[in-house]
Amino acid sequence: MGRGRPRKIKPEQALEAAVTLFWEKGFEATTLNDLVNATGMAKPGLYAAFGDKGSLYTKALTHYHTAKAEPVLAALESDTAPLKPRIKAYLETIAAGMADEATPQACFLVNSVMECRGELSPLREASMALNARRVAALKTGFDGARARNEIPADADAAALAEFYSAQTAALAVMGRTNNDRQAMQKMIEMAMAAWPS
Amino acid sequence: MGRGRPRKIKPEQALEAAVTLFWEKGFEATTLNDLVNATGMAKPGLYAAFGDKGSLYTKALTHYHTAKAEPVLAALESDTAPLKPRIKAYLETIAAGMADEATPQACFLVNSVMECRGELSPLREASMALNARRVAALKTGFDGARARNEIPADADAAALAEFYSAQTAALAVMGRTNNDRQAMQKMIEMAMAAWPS
DNA sequence: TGAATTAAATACCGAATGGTAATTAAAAAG
DNA sequence: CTTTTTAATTACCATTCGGTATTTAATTCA
Repeated sequence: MGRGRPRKIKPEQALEAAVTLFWEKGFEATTLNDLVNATGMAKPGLYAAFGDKGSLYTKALTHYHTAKAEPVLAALESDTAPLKPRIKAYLETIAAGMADEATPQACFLVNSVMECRGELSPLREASMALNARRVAALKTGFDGARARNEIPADADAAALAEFYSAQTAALAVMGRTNNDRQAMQKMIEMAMAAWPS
Repeated sequence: MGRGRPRKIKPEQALEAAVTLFWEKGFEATTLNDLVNATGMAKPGLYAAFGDKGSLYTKALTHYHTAKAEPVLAALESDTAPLKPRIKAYLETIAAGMADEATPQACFLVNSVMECRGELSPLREASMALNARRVAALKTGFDGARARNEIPADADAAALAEFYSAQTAALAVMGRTNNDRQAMQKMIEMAMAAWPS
């Protein structure tokens, strides 16, 4: 066991609280006091554990990604079951989370991409990298589907990946307007109609 | 002519500067000092002319909408030329603006929708209303297309409107990541592949 | 030439922000 | 016990925020 006074709050627990908060309110609108209240750690403790606000944000975003998004993306890459229903299920899962009142609105990553404007910040770089990761995972998935003859040999895997990645962004924006699960479902079915035959 | 000291800056000119600034940086990240520098009006002048920051934002957003978006939406509703190429051109125009370095990134309305979270604010209401207006215009367009037998009689005009409206949002998010005109073009062609036959 | 009217310019305000220094409390090691 | 190590707590700081009160400049009307 450690030497000094024991931590009241486990860092990972605090980080998860920070995820929820940043996800909900974004970077700028979340104040350090908000973080203190949500995590249970005092300000100096937050700094000792995670660095400044920007650093905490990127850590929160990365934590969210590795915990929630990455497993799904990895499955998209490795699974060899037919891709079309899996993509549809992927979009439906996102829509369901969007409509769920318990979890914060929209997608943390899309929120992040939309908020991190202007000059290149570490914040922005992290968002871009994670978004690129999603597109890459989808592309691998479509490459596999083509190898299994699920889509025509001349189908553009990169374009398909961009398109279906973009649909998640579109769902995130819908989640902030209507947040109508039925409308999202119809939208998903429209998106699936673009599947190459 | 008026009675007192003449204005140095025409209010509409100041409002357009505010549009650019809010579009670029968003609501929270734009400070009053930024607005003072961009508009040329001093702080008290801004207050006299537009009210507080939130009120100025909604005025800027509305101005943007009536000046830039509304004419296009009105054309979508009234024009009777085949809808499919017009929708495609609509998306391509948005993509072109996105990739254009001169204009701010993404779509002001989508930025606005994504930033205005949490409780119902006048800001949020305005964003929602304008977004609803876009969906409504698209729906009218699809209703017309169905009446002209451009799409099957059983096509769901509301779903189509939601879908193609969502594509503009997707493009806006893409504009913040890749901002690659070619990728956007491929994405648009994918979206057009969902057109009902 | 004044009085009246309107706007610009300056200076200022309280509150809140991100970030720290100094102090106190709780545990392990000697 | 005492020392050492680590973290919680408190109080604090400079800056910046949105928003105003006050003063000064420019114009029209009488």
